[in-house]
Amino acid sequence: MTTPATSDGPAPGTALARSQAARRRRVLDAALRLAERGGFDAVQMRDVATEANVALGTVYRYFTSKERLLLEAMVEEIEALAARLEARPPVGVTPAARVVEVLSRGTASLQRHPEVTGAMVRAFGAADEADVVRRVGEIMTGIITGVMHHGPPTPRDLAVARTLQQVWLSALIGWVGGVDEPSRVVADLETATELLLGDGEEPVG
Amino acid sequence: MTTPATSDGPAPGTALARSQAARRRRVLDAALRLAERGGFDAVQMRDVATEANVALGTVYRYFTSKERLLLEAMVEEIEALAARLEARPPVGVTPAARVVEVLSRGTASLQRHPEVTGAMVRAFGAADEADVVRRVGEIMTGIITGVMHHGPPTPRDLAVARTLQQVWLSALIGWVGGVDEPSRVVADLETATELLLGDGEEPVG
DNA sequence: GTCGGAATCGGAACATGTTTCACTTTGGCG
DNA sequence: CGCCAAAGTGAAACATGTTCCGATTCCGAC
Repeated sequence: MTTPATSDGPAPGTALARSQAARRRRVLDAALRLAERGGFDAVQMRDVATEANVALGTVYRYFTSKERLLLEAMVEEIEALAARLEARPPVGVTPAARVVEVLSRGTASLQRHPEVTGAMVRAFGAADEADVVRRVGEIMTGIITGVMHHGPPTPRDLAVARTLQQVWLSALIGWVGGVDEPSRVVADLETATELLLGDGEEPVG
Repeated sequence: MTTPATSDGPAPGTALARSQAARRRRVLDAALRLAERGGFDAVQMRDVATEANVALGTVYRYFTSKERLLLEAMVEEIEALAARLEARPPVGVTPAARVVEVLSRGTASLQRHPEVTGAMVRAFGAADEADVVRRVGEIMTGIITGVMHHGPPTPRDLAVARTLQQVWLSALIGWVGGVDEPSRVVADLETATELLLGDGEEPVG
């Protein structure tokens, strides 16, 4: 155990830290580039290493498995997504409208790079990556709670948000697995939001 | 393309059909046996073949991939589950109570063999197995709609059931992935059911 | 500037899912 | 009964994730 795998790296700002951060970035970028066309299967660790100008062993020093690599990429992507959503908040007047808006925009963003999202979602089943998986879920949940009210979320808000996040994940799995149409993801989220936060519009049918 | 992979096999009842059904069963049983202790990783195709007294190529003739093998096993397990639930229906007086009961019993059943369930759930991310994955989802949804009312389910029932099924899947993934405690699965399902079918009991907190 | 240890490299080795192939067995059928 | 196409066998070959290891390079402390 030296630096990348565990936490406390070298003093931040040093040359070492910088070159390592750069390496890590190159690896992540290479993975994303490969995922972009070809999805999960196209992200082959040897290719990632080559594209990142790094030895295969180095890839594994930074990311303990292919799945972790993809999941960490997902954390980044979804954090960026959360930031964009925060920068340009939804405009709906009811919580339900805002939630739907934020989920739709998030989903649209993910669906813009289907192969990449597919690769990431496929990594979700991984064993031994609980921490990253948890982080992804938390960010997703945070995206939702963030737009429900002004103040801090109530317990009920948290429950609703968690439920929606679970629907989101399952719907994404259904989509990338080819079980459902892409549009089904947003449709499911609208339905669920309606059921959970019923905004007084017409009922389901 | 001969028999096992595609549908229309040999005339049912013939010796061929019987020996093939037996082989298929042996393979499934071998997979379950291996999954029982060791989960996904312990289900190694060579071992499955050996334990089933079958050549490796034969395993692949019946199941196009390891994931499909596990997913088909899951279909069986969950069909059996649905049958048991139907044989001894839930006794709750409200739809919400019955739904919670059925989901709890189903989850308990799955959690009784954690490694097996883990192996199956991990197979969910598979690509190119959309049909089996869809079937699993449908059965899960059917389990839920089956206990909501007497008559056929309304569109709203279907929407609620789908949502709950999605929560169920995500919660199972969280559990087998080590993200959440086992008890969290039922807890999430109770919360979601409460939110979706609010049975008039005290609210979430 | 030199030294020591950590990080990286290159590449082989290993593990396991999947495919292939030549050969043998089997079961339906004329 | 005897034929033959389909099914099954055994084993090797392949593809790719993961691990290992000796040689090399790099960084930071002195």
